[in-house]
Amino acid sequence: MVTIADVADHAGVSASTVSYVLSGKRSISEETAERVRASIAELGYRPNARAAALASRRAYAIALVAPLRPDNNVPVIMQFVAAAAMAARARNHDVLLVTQEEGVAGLERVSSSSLVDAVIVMDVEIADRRIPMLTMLEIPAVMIGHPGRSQGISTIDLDMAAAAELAVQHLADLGHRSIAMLGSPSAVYDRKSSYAFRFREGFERARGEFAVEGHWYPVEPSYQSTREVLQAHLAQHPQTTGLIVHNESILGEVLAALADEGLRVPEDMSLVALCPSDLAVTQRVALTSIAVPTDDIGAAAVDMVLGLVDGSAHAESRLLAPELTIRSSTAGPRSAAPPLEEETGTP
Amino acid sequence: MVTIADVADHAGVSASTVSYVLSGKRSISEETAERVRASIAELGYRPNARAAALASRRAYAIALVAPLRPDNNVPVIMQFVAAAAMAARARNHDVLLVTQEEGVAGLERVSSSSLVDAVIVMDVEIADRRIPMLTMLEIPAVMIGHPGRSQGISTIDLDMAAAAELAVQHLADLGHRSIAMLGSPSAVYDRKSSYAFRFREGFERARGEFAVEGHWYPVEPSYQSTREVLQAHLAQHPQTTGLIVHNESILGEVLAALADEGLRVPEDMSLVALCPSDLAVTQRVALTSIAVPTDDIGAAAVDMVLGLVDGSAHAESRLLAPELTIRSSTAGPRSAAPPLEEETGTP
DNA sequence: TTGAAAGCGTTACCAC
DNA sequence: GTGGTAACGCTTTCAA
Repeated sequence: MVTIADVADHAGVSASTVSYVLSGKRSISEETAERVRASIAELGYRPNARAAALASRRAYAIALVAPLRPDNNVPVIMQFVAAAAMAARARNHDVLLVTQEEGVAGLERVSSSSLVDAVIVMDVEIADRRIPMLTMLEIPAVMIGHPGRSQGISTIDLDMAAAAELAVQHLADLGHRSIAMLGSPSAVYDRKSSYAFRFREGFERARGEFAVEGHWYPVEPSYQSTREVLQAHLAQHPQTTGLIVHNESILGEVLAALADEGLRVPEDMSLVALCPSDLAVTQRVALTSIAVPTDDIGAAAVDMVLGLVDGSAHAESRLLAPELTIRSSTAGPRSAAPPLEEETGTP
Repeated sequence: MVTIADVADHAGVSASTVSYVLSGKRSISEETAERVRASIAELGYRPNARAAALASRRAYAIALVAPLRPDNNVPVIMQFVAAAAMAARARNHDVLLVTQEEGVAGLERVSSSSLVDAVIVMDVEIADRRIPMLTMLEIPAVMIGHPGRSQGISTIDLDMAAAAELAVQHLADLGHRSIAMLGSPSAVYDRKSSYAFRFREGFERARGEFAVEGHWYPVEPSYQSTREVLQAHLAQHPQTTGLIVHNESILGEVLAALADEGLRVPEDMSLVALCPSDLAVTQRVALTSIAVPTDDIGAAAVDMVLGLVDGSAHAESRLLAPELTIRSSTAGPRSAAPPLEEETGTP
């Protein structure tokens, strides 16, 4: 292994000079700098990151705590991970992957062993047990999600409550008066995952606000569960003409189940999905959807946490405003009253 | 930050003694050990992993190079990542996530900067440009996949060619004489991704071996692409009664498209999938499938690479034998000739 | 069974 | 503008 001392010898300078040429933290005469660079190239010198981390007290790495369990929405999680990883690399940081299963212990471990400079925690719960731990950590943290009490920890997420309201509003504006929401698997609600919880809350609030009938159901990621839920609901509420789906893994199943019930989209049933845009456009019917901006959120999480690391930013909670894109899965109900005019206030 | 020196002072021993209590690399009297452990607990000491790595020349971390691009089969990738991460943690190693986009440069970087002790590379191509780099690395590597020439680098994967043959054999044994294979998106074949390439090779070989008519098609991950491919094939080859699907993201779409064509599974069309088992059982019809044992492969990759690190193992190529599980998506064709007897030889 | 001390390869402070 | 040299916090050899 070539060390900085080897380079220094070869270039006829001191180790510190080599270090400064590399870091640019002080001015070096162009002549020496050139000589040093030549030696680095000739010897094939690569700085040892561990030594640099030790000396500089900076690991140039962040931990990403990601839920890899199957009940989660895997593609979405993956998009977050990819976005965060690329954003981190763009800012010269590496990403240490910590599985959710490690829980509080994992956070404690990577932080207190100085392996990383900061942590990003995904899939936070409303009363996440990791939050107290995060506040005690000696390194900054950002949560992707929106817990009940963030206790001074930065958070970023799509405004799920607003997203649900927007979905309901869109359907209500089209004239739908009975709406069903197909949600995440029940385990997700049981553990009070913030994204699911907030969306459901928004849905419940919105049905009052927009004076529509609304029911919600957890759905497991299988065709069978999807169809059962749908059939059971329609048996009781045949008047339902609007569907909101907040579960990326069953989008295709919902469309298939509707077809099997003899219901056309959007003629018999309108459907709004909350999902990354690419999933919305690859279904058999292009779905009217509210985008989950995974790339923006992942990149912003990295920006926020590195801002905290270098002291250029303070803790904050960011909620991204939802945006609805109308595609081919929503229309007025067949016996539609003409769509309401742009009434945005409450009755 | 509490250091080993603080603990040593507090316990009235030397730093080396503390180190040895922790590592167990030499015997310590139970009395001192107990005193040291008490001090560690009292002071809340956590060893600094960077310093340990520097001194021991061992990072206790592995790099995982994962393709996070959307055209890949995201859930499957994620399962590999999860399995590898958990296996690594079980063996006290951390996982550094390197995106495929970093390519050769990423490999070079993590290895030569001594950030990790080993690398695992996923989604290798038949003539992967990273292989020469891997051979030059000063740290061990394992590839998940099976390139054309592994050049001394360890590899592990499901035996994709055998899997394809097994799928064809199963259908042929049931009496099907015309089979179509729906594969990965064309970009995957274009870049000669080894898993897709090998499976297709096996398919092509098997149709000769089992004397069946067989066609294959790349399929993009959308309902539309799936249905188009299916319709186009059936228009030309209405006699087809067997389908092999090697593309996890379109399993649901295939079943939906078949239904839309008025074809029942398995009465009109038998279907064998190559996918993780959990995906096979959550479809509207439980799919006869050959499992992609993501957990086994991920864990084995970690074992292999750590074996190389500690010198307890040598480079090797491992191919896992495929296993077929019969579920509800395969049966004999309606106008079935009685299934062929166990003829395994070539004509 | 234990301690002292020499690294590990950088960074960054203190001189010049 | 450049060099010397303490750290950084740990592991491991050498001595006792």
